[in-house]
Amino acid sequence: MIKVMLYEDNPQLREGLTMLINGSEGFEVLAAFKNCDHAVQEVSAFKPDVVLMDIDMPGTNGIEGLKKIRSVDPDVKILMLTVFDDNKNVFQAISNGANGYILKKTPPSRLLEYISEAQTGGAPMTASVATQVLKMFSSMNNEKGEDYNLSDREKQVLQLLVDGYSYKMIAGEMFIAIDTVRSHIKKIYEKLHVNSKSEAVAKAFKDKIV
Amino acid sequence: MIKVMLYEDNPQLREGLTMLINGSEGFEVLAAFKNCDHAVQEVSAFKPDVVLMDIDMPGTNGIEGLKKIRSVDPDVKILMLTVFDDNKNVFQAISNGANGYILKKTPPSRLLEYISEAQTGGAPMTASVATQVLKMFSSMNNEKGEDYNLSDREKQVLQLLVDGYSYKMIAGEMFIAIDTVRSHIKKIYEKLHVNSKSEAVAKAFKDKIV
DNA sequence: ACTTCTTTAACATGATTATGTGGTTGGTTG
DNA sequence: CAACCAACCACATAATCATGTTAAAGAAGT
Repeated sequence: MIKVMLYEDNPQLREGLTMLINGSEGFEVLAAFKNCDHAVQEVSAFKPDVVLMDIDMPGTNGIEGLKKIRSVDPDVKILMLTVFDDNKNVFQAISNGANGYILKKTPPSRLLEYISEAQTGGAPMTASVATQVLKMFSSMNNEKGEDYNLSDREKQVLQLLVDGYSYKMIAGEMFIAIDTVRSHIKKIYEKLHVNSKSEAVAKAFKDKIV
Repeated sequence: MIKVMLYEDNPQLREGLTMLINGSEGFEVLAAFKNCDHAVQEVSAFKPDVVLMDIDMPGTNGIEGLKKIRSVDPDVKILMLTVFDDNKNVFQAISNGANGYILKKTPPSRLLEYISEAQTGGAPMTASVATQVLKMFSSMNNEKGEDYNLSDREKQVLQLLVDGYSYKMIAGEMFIAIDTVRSHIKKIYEKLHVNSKSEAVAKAFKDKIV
C-alpha cells in the first residue's frame, strides 16, 4: 500500500485526486492540505511514501514546501504537480531534490503509474519536462569556448593569474623574468580582447579556458 | 507514419525490433544497421524521424554515432538504447544531444510509446535513468559553497569587479566616492579571505556568488 | 540606550599593473 | 633562405590597486 499525501489549493482538484487515489488498488491518501504552511509537521506526523505537491499555491508555495520537507526528510518521494512546465520552476524543483515533475493534464491512469514509479525510486516526469531538463543539462555542459588559441605558455600564465598570483609570483613560479610575464600577459589580453587582469580571469572562467 | 532507423549489433534483437516496429500501426523501419561506421551517410540518405541507437556496439559505438549524426543533423530524434543505465554513458549521451535514454528491458508497448514521444519532441527516458539525470543535475548545482554573507552593496561591487570595472568606473556606476569603493572592496576581501582583485573574481565564479 | 553592522568618505604610501618601445634567440614553414 | 612566431628580456611612465588609519550617519538588534 503506497501512502500518499497531497498539497493542492484547489478544492475540486484536491477532492478529485483524493478520490482517484483512494479508489485505486494499492494506493491510499493519508491526508490532503491546501498549502504548505505546516508541511514539516504534517509530513513528520503522517510519514507518507509519496507527496504530491502543487507548485502554485497561496501561502507557502510548492517549491518552498519542497525545500522545507527536504530539509527534514531526505527520503520521502516528492512529486511536483503543476499546470505549466515553465523553465524556472522545473529548475528550482529538481535542484531542490524533487523526485519527479508532472503536469496536471496527465491522465489519471498515468498519474497512478507515476506515483508507483516515484515510490520505487524512479523519477517520473512528463515528456515535455524531461526535454527541458535535458536541454538545461546540455546547455550547462556545452563548452562553446572560442579557441582564442593561446600558446601553452600563455595558458600557464593565465592559469596562475586565475589562481591569484601577482606578476612577480608568476615570474618566480615559471622561472622567467617579470618583464616576460608582462609580454605574455599583454599577448593574452590581445587574444582575449580584454584589458585587465579581472576581465581575463572572468573570461577564463566563462569560456572554460581553465 | 513515424520513420525509424535502427542501430543495433545483436542480430536477434535487431530483427526483433524491426518486426515489432514494422508490425505496429503508424511505425515503419527504414533501415537497420549493425554499427555506426557510416551513420552520417545513412541518416542523410534515409532521413528518419527517429533513430534507435544501441550504445554498446563494436566499431563506432553509440555515443560516437550520436555525435556524428548530431554534427550534421540537429533535428533528428535520437533515442539511446542500452542494457545498463551507467552514469557515464547517460551523461555522455545527454550532453551530446540524445533525445531519450531507455533500457532494453523496456516492454515493447512502452517502446512504441517512447518512439512516439520522441518524435513529437518529448524526451522519453526510463525512470531509473531519469533519477540519475536528476541526481547529476542537483549535484552540479548544490554546492553553492559557503555563504560569505556579503551585503547587497558588496555583492554589487563584486559583480562590477567581475565585469572588469576599475575602482573609478565602479564609483561612477554606483554614484559613490572612489574611497568608498575601496572600503567595500577591502571588506569583500576580508569576507572572501583573498587579497587581490583576481582572486576575488575567481572566487566569485567558483562559489557562484555572481 | 548601547552595540553592531552597513554604507559612506577622506588621506596617505608603497606595490602592482597597464602600456609603450625596443631587442635576442630558436624553431617552423613556405 | 626568409619570414614568422613563440618565448624570452629590458627600460620607462602613468594609472590603478592594496593597505592602513580614521570617522560619521543611519539601520537593526539587544
